[in-house]
Amino acid sequence: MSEEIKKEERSLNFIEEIIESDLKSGKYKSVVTRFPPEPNGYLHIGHASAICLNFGLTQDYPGYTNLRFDDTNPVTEDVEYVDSIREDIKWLGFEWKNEHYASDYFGTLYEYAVKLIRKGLAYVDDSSSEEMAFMKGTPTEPGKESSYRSRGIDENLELFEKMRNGEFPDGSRTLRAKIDMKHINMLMRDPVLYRIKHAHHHRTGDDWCIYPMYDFAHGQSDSIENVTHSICTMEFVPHRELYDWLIEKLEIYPSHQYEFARRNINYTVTSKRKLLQLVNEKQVDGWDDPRMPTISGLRRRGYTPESIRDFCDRIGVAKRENLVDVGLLEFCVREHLNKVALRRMVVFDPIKVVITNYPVGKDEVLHTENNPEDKSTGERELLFSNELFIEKDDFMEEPPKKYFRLSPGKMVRLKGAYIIQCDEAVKDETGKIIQLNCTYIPESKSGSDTSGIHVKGTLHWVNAKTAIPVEVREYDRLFKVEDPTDEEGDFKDYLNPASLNIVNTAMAEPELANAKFAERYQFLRKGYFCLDKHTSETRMIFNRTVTLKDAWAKEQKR
RNA sequence: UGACCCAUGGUGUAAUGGUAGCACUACUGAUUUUGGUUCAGUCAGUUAAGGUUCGAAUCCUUAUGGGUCAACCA
Repeated sequence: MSEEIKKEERSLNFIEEIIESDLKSGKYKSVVTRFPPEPNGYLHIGHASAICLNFGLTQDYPGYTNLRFDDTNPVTEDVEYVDSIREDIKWLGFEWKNEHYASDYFGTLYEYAVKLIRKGLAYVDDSSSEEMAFMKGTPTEPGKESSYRSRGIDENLELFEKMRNGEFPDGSRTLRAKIDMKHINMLMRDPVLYRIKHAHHHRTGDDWCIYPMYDFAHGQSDSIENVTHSICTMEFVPHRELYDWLIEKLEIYPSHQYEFARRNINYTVTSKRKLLQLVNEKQVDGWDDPRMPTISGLRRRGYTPESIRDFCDRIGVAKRENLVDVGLLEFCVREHLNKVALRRMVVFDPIKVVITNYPVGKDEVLHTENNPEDKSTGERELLFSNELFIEKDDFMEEPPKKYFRLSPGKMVRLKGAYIIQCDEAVKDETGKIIQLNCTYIPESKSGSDTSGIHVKGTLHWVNAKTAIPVEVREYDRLFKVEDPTDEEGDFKDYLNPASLNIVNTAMAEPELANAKFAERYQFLRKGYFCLDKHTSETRMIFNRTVTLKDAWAKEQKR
């Protein structure tokens, strides 16, 4: 019975179905996938989907996954990106079997190109890129053949070798596949295979001055690595025909390409070009700015690998256009952090509370749980005395209906401590409330309450004497609109000017002085937080990962 | 005025010719020393029109809508 239920719960995505069918039919005994980033930017949440898919497949089925850097364009690529990509994948919790680089195959790829020339299936074209573009036709009009298309094999061989030897300047010639200039698929209209770029490559240095195009590197690398299922996004669907054609003509291992729809998330952008722009134009504090949808940004923000993997699982894999609600990502991280975050109290915007019936100078040690969801995390000490801070927002002189917090004559519990009653709001000469005079109920001590008093509100607080100042950074969505790329004008016009709010007035309970970078915290009633990398000896900075769900804020909006 | 891909609640995703389900969101209520958590419940969907069939979200046709393709980027 339980097995039956399990079977029902586990529904396969279309790629898993293909794999199960291939395994069942005996087409493959095991599967080989690869994650093929180009090292020209940092990985983002969209890549996380592809990573979880490719690596997840070989966790569920026999086989393995390679990491392969698609580094065929030296002018945009850099080792900085290689390093960050490796780090991000590891952090997400995945291990690759082999680490490869398309650039490792440059020699083989060159041989493949020669083979194609010998078969009369590739030629050197002296046309300029403008001429080529002009002769390529349009989606509705056929292209025209280049006059260089009929060059003899020997001449092509010789010219290609000269290209390789650096005898021609950038852009002067290309190697093209000889397919069909009238093909309905534009990619089959004699696609460029090699171009001349006298550029320094991050791995091969100055060994090469010709570099293969994506279409002449990706599928071939898949083939060299015996990748069985080469998974990419939908925009590569038209490339599949060329992918298959090249493998067939080269007579190499037949990898197969399968496409799924990239995952889009609202209120952000996931395009390396746009993210790079935000970084270069200093709209954000680098690739790992906590507002960025990059893996490193999410990490700095306090997201956990578990929550990101869970998110990827939940949104699934399909072929249709989509715009996933970022609220789901937030749900996933709240769910995980609720289980693991240590509870602490931090008052962001303090107002002083004086307990008038509590002895001046007396200190009392109280105990409260570190995490009610995980008793194994034990308890910590709180120091109670007559002067405390609470949140300004937690007091209202004239409260609206359903306000459970403090107001004149009303009682609330201070978390882990006593019930207090507000007797007087002390104001300065301008009428601003500067202090609350309260009395506490001695019998209401947390854990041994015999007062019989029931209060609806419980507030977080800190001891005025021992609290430590900390900086808190609150983040909101980076963009004001759901899909910035779908709006008129520049996407940057839709940046949310309030995406970062720095709180300089926060006072934290002293326990937080021991905060660790690896630890996650829930500031009671405020949200989940973690230490930011800019924290120094003299200043602790906390990033807000996500707020807590806030039923009261919702109530107020009505 | 081409080719290709796609179309299920607000969002994401299942149902593989046989009871349209799950999750998020929203909304009720219960519990609660976090207006958190937890628990119970409610609202809400097959783009349209034909056809095949005992039976269609599923197969066929057409329409509609969305996406992709004219980089010496990947």
